[in-house]
Amino acid sequence: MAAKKPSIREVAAYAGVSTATVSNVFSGRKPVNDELRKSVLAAAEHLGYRIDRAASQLRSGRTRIIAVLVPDLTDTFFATIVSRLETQAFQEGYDVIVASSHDDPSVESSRLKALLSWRPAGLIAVPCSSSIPAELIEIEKTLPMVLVDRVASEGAIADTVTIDNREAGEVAASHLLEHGHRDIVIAVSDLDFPPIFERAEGAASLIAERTGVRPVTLKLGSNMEMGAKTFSDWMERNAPPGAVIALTNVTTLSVLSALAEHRIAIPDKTSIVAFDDYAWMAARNTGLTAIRQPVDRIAETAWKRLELRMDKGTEAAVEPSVLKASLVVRDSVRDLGSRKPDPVGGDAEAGALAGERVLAASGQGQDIH
Amino acid sequence: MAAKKPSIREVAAYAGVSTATVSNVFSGRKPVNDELRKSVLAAAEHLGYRIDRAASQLRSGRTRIIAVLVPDLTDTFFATIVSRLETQAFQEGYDVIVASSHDDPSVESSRLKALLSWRPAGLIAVPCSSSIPAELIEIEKTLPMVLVDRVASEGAIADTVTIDNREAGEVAASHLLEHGHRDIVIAVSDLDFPPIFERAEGAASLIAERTGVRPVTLKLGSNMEMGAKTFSDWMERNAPPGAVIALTNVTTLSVLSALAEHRIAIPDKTSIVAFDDYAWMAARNTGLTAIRQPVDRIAETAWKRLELRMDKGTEAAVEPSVLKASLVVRDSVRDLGSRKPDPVGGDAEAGALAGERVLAASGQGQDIH
DNA sequence: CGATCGCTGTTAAACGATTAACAGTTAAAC
DNA sequence: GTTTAACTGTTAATCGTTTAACAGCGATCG
Repeated sequence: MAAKKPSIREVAAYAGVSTATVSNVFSGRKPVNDELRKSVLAAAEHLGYRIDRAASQLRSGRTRIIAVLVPDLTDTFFATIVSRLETQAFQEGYDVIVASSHDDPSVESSRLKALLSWRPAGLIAVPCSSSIPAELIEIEKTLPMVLVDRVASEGAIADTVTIDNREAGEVAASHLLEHGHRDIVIAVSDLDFPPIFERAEGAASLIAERTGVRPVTLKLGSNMEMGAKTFSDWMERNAPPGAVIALTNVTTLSVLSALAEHRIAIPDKTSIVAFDDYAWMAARNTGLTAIRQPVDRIAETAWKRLELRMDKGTEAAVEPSVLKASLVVRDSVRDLGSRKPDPVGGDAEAGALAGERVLAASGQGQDIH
Repeated sequence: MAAKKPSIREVAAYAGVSTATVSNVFSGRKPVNDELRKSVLAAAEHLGYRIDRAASQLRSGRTRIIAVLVPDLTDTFFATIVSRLETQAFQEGYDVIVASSHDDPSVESSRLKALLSWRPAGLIAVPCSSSIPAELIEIEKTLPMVLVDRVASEGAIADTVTIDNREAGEVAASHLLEHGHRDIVIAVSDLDFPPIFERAEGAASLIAERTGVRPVTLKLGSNMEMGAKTFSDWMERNAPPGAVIALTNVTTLSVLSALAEHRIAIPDKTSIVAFDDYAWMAARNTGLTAIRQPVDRIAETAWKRLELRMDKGTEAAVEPSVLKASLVVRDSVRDLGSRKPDPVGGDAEAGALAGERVLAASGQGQDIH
């Protein structure tokens, strides 16, 4: 029955060649006569031989493992990234080992240690807070890695892939302002996350600039139920806002939930601009206007960058990739009389941003599952 | 400094002990004098030593890898399972390597091969179709494994974890029937998936039994947009149904999307019972009544079973675990005059089922993120 | 014609951990 | 006082690959 897993030696013996030849057949590092190759393949097939990655990796020092660390696999945003990475990696002959930090720095640290002991060929990580864990800094120069999403675009220690979060915040705010909204609340998860901070900053400062007052910012955390409670409580002490910008998919859920509980109609009573474009946002009667992050391109870019690093070594200068989000207009923003604001002239930079800001997209995203 | 990864030998030399002792310190297989242990730990710390899993695995034959295969990581249902498994596995000192088959049997097969070449300690798989891939059958007796969700509960080749899909379908149908609905459509993804088939069967046969006619079954596939199109087309040729049972989260989305497009009010015009309970279902004004699968318990049960197998070997008799889904009542089913139907007397089995069927749950699920 | 090269194949030494077998030391037992 | 047992530590073989070094053998070259 050949019950116990056969080794390369058995195959070699069965095919009447040396182990080196078998190895060459499978790795393709050296050419092998076609006849021999065939008999090796036949022998392998017959014995049910499969190469032992552990032995292979130990000897060669090379590894076909990509370590992926995310804060939470349950969040579709991260799950989608992992999914795309896994597909890409597999196509290039890598396997992916995942770990999730559950947004806890100490878990993150120990997961990282575990991942690193595989001596992976590369690492793609979404850190859980703004402070890069010590483990990463330590091995930064020896391991190809790229940091995604939850990173400050400034003093990065490695290649990064993010979206232009400040602009994304501005686009959301701008959309509301252009529809005549002034009473705007910004719902954030946690300002310690760099992308959230930047989105909030982008939105808040644009609103301040146009209206003269900084909007209220509500911290709802990363848990939907608790966020809904917080927002609900706030609405009981204050009037329901005319509009809210929800900077995260779970804050969006929190806000929606609280709004539903209070029977506040969208967009009649309060308008909403969501973040992260998911299928469920489009599927109901008043679809949600949202800022779509190009998840696929984020994953793709991260992979490309990692491949580059793995080829070229870790010496080359660190480079940040910044992608653009886009606005998907649906029905959740009420038009209070579209007084097109004067294009905030005078300031060249503002002009340029305003140009970028025309990011409206219409169709369904085929990239969103 | 200490650029190149140090081996156990360096640590041993630095601490002035043998490699065996270092190994014992880290594996804990044999006791080590406390003083020595400390100096070994210090040496390891100082040199930045981390055990090399490949070498460890090669030598010991044991491995701390759990292979996990799912059809699609992008689907929150599977992502949640993977996430829970990863957490559990990590707690027991295992690492998880994931692969997704993208619902394609040939991809599934090659991913499986890749996974197996790691010689994992265990495998948890959600097959993509009803036919178990040959790779699995082949290694069935040598590798602890458990099959989840997409498996027929009957002639399983390995331990399985599923929900009672037939009953789940019956509960959904029963809920509609009890609210006076007769014009019911069943929206399925793909009847080749055993759980879908069983849900459909459960619902359809109960409806047939109570109303005398078998309900229409619509196949919407696994892609939301295409499913929406299909359902939309169907509604143009027929009247919008009085109620629909959507047997999957993506069919739910398809149905909702088509309904929204046609501006059909829920539940005034058509009622809906969804499957899989996600946060977004509760967050809007008319929350969706849904059958909740106990995702967490599915994952937990799968893990427990796998642990058992890994301990006890693969000889013990195969055992299926069948969990119960529950009905979460919200606002998407209209009451057409609750004529409580006579408990379908005479049939003992039907009576028993009717008893089981009182599965209503009320609160939010804290297990749903 | 001898040297050189290209092409294929083999031999044998690693890779870094684990672990069976063994050995030294001290304490308890008889 | 010798035996036994309990601890704790070391030596060295070994896991299944990869790969540098080498070897055989036509063909090509000068």
